[in-house]
Parts: sequence; structure tokens; C-alpha cells
Amino acid sequence: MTDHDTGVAASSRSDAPTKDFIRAMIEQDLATGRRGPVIHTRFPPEPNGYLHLGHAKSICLNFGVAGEYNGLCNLRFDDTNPVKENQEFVDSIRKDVRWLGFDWGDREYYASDYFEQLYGFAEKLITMGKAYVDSLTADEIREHRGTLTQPGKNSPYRDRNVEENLDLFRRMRAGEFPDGAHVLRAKIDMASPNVIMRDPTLYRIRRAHHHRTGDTWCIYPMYDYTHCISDSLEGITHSLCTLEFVNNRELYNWVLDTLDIYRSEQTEFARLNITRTVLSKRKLIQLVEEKHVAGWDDPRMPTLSGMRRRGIPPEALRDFCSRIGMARAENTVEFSLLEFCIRERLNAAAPRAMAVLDPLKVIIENYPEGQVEWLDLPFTPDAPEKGVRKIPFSREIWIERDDFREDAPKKFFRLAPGKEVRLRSAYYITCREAQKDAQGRITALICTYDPESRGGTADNRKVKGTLHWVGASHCRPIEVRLYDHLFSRDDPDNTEPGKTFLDNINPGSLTVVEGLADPSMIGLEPGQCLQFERLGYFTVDPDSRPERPVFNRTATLKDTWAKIEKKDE
RNA sequence: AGGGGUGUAGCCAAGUUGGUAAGGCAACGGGUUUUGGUCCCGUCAUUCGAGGGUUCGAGUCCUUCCGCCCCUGCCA
Repeated sequence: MTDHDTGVAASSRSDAPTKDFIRAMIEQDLATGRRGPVIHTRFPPEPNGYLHLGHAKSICLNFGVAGEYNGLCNLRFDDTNPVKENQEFVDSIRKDVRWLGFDWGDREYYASDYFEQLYGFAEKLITMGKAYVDSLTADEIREHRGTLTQPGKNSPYRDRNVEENLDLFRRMRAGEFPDGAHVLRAKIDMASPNVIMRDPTLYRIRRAHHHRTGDTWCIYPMYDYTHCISDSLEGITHSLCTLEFVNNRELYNWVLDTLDIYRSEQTEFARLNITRTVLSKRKLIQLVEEKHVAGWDDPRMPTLSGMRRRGIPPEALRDFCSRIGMARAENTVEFSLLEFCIRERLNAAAPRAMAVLDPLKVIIENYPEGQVEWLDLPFTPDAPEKGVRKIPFSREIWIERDDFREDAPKKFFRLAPGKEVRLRSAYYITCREAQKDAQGRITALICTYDPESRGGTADNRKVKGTLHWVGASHCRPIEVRLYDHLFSRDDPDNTEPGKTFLDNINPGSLTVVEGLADPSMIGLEPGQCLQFERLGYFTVDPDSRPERPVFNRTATLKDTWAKIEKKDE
């Protein structure tokens, strides 16, 4: 699956999409040799949360192009803000990137590994007169920055001489000043129309324990200063990031050009949005911390760990990322495209099985009492030679309550009084009567079967309906967790005044039911995915125990009947 | 004295130098089917944010206007 030379997974699709603007640019760079013979990218997450689908787009891009053009892709942790970052996030990111199908070999880097070099470059900027220590408060700096329409004002400390700046900066590092007392700023242009260029902060004093450097440092470099130098040090040829960093590109170039060191080319692409979910780390953190979900790996979460637990295969995610395309226009991809990718992959990969989620007892009155027949259910219906599951048929079975109607509408071709249906891989049965309790609720169906129809075929009778079922003699209870969209709106952020995305959480996003399945589904390994025929794809959850199997519904099957029924209403 | 980015179907998205609007998802018809699944076939932009101009010919070039997104962290 993975190619160790490039550290990149092979494409899962043969019909590759047309080249996007980034690949077109890379091909041209390769043709002209402008950026050397080997392209080098990097995936640079901040370890302040778990990876989500938006990151998957970036991972597939960065590792993807490296693989396609025989280049290299680094994994680099952008760990410059110790108050938000920790080792748990680092570990989860490594695990998730690997799970998605990519391998960075020995090229695992940390911005924090460059702290000493970064510091050296800062002293160089000071010596060049291109950076100064500012002693304004944070509020004062904000006031001096001006607004979007008005230029800023120079700080009174802007003209400190090199010696004083150097002395102050060294004492900042030495811990002589309290947090917030000073910052190091680039000396650029307080009147720049690009607000980012108005003497951006390069270093701040922050007494916080860093997950890798411990208490070695009390000053930490800012993103704009760190990222470009990290790219430069690693020899990155193409620095790909999302559109909100377009304005930062001018500063990216300024730092490297001023220092006169190797410069990569930053290129921006549109970040991913999906209907019915949020893909902002801040919001996902909030969902977890305020316990709106069970954790980062809650199967409803758009995190890689949540989707893994839900049972979504990494191949489906890679396919999704290649299908959504790569452009610079804002976009919101419909959730149905992800569902399509999941179903397409699982339809090919998941063995078939039968389970009943809302059981209704069927008694076959002409079937011998005590008799059990073990019938064959093919793992893959289109290739029965690939193996079968042995399922027990007996006088009493369970079917889906949904599959019976006392007053069946015209297009309903499941069970109804007097109607005949096929039981999947078994016999034809005809409903004789429905038994009810005192409240009128149906408790069981009395049916007869046609002994000639074993295997599901008999003469040339037209039987439209085929039902899934489980034999009552051997079945066992299973816990099934049914998931729906986490949010009830296409755009959860589009709220009424005074409300937030949290008000759009779908209260019905999780339903737990107790279903029935035959014994072959007991004791499966977590992560194993099955298709429960006519219902959907279900994946064994890590909570599963032999005495209590637990399944997550990964995706439903397309349901044409539900559409017909809705239309006829 | 704001700057930057971006508009092609319900959604995503191709559309090199102007030559007569790819593809996928969704939707809708039909066929096959022991899953109302899969698979197969078909339909779905006289028009590219709007107006004007250049041209034999404009999504592509020029021009004016409009919409949406990003930027005023000692976050990334």
C-alpha cells in the first residue's frame, strides 16, 4: 500500500481527475527546473487538536503530489504555542496520518527543533536593524496598529539602537522580564495596506511548559516567523496552505528575503467545507470539551479518529479528497459525496450478513417444530464462490417490523396479509394473519412456507419482495448505534442572531437500538465491517465484547422505497 | 488610503494560445437483479455574477459595475 521511497500511498483511483492548478504548476516547475529536480512538500499541523477531514484534504495534497512526482513530503509539527499543544495531539496526528495511508519515513520534524536556529536568525535581524524590541503593552500595540482603512503609528520604542535591542532580546531569553513585558517585532512599515506587514510580532515571552522543550525557553517564536524559516531549513520547494494565509505570503517572503536564505514558494488553496458538519478546530475542540460528543473519536465527529471508529475506510477518504478537486474558490461539498465514496468502497469490501434491528416474530406454522436447516448466505452476492455464511433457519424467525404492513400501499411489496415474499437465501412465505396484544400492537405473524422454494427460487412465480431475517433458535442480541448528521442544518454556522453553531446540533444524531443477529457475528474484531443486507454497513466498535457485540452504523444503503413512500404522501 | 482573494448547473469542478460549455455527486426516467442495494442505459448549462466593448467568432481579451470570503492575536 505504501511506497517507502516516497512515503506516499498509491492512488486508489485509476481514472485520475484532470490536473488541478497546483499539479499544473508543479509540472511546469519540474519542466523548467525552476525549483530543482525534486519537489518537496510538507504537512505542518499544530498539535493542538485531532486531525479532521479538512486536514485529510491537505494531507492527500501534500503527500499525494510528492508521490505522483517522485518527490518527498515531511511531517512537521508547528509547535510554537506551548499553551495549546500537547503530546496526546502529536501521537494522534502521527497515528491518523499513517492510518490515512501515508508514510513520512524518517522525515518527522518539529518547529521546536529549530528554536535555537530561529533565535539566531532573530539576532541577525536585530543586527541588520530589521527587528526591534517593543515595550508597549498588547493593548497599546493594537492601538498603534491602526485599522483596515487607517495607517498605524510607529511605536516609541521603534528606534532603539541595535545594542539596546540585542541586550533586551538576550535578557528576554534569559527570563529577566515577566510575560508580556516586551516583544520582538519586525521593522517593516506601519502604514502598509497589508495589516500583517505593520511591524508583526516575531517573539513573545510566555512562561509555559512545552511538551518537547520543557522549560528551556520562556520566549516563543510566532507562526509567521517560524513557518517560513522551517520551510527554508527543510528545503521545501512548494509550501501549500489554505487561502486564509494569502495575506501572510508577503511576510513569508519578507522574512526569508531579508535573511537572504533559501525561499520556497507559498501557494494557497481553498479549505474544505462540508454540509451538516463543522470543520474548524476551534469548534471541534468546543464540542469535545463541552461534552456535546463523547470524545475526539466519537463516530459522529468529522475527525479522522471519529471516522475510523465509525468504520469509514481510509480508501474512501482518499477517494473523496481526489473527487472534491482543488481550487481557490470557496466551496461547500455536499455530505452525499462522502457517503457515495463510503458506499462505493464498502460495497466492494464488506461481506454480507443479516441482522434485524426492530424485530417482529414470524411463526411458520407448517414448518416442522424443532427442525433447523443451515442455509448459505454468500459473502459477496455477485461471486458466491468467494464463500458463504451458514445461517440457521427454523420454525420461528425474526423480520424487520418495517417489512410488514396490515394495509399495504400499492407499491409496497413486502409482507402483508395474504401476500407472499421471499426470505433471503431461504424460502417463500405467505402471511396468514397478524397476532395482536390487548393494545392492538402486532406481536407475531402467522405464516406458511413453500417447501419447494428452498434457496429462494420456485417455479416461475413472481415474488418481488425479498426480506432479511434471523432464525429465532440461535440468534443473539447485539447493540447497534445508529448515527445521523451531527448538525441539523446544511451550514451549522449560519445561525439566527444570538445563536451559535451549538444550537444547530441535531438531537437525533445518535440512536442506540438492540437488534438480533445470528451467532456468526459474535466475537468479531473491532474495525470489522459487514453489510447487513438491506440496512447498511456496520462496523464492530472497540466497546464490543463477545457477550455484547456493539456495531456502529457506518452508512445506510440507498433507500429507494423511502423516496417512493415520501413522494406518495 | 484600505489591501488581498474569488464568482461556470442544486453541490464540487475542467475549460493552455479566442473556434462554439469535460467529468463526478445529487436529482429524474428506464433495464437487470434472491438486498427497493449493486450494475447498466438515458435525461439534466443556447450559456459561464451583471452590463458594455473588441472580433467572423468571447467562459476565455478590454472595460464598468455587483456579490461573497480573508486580514486590525503577544493564535496557527
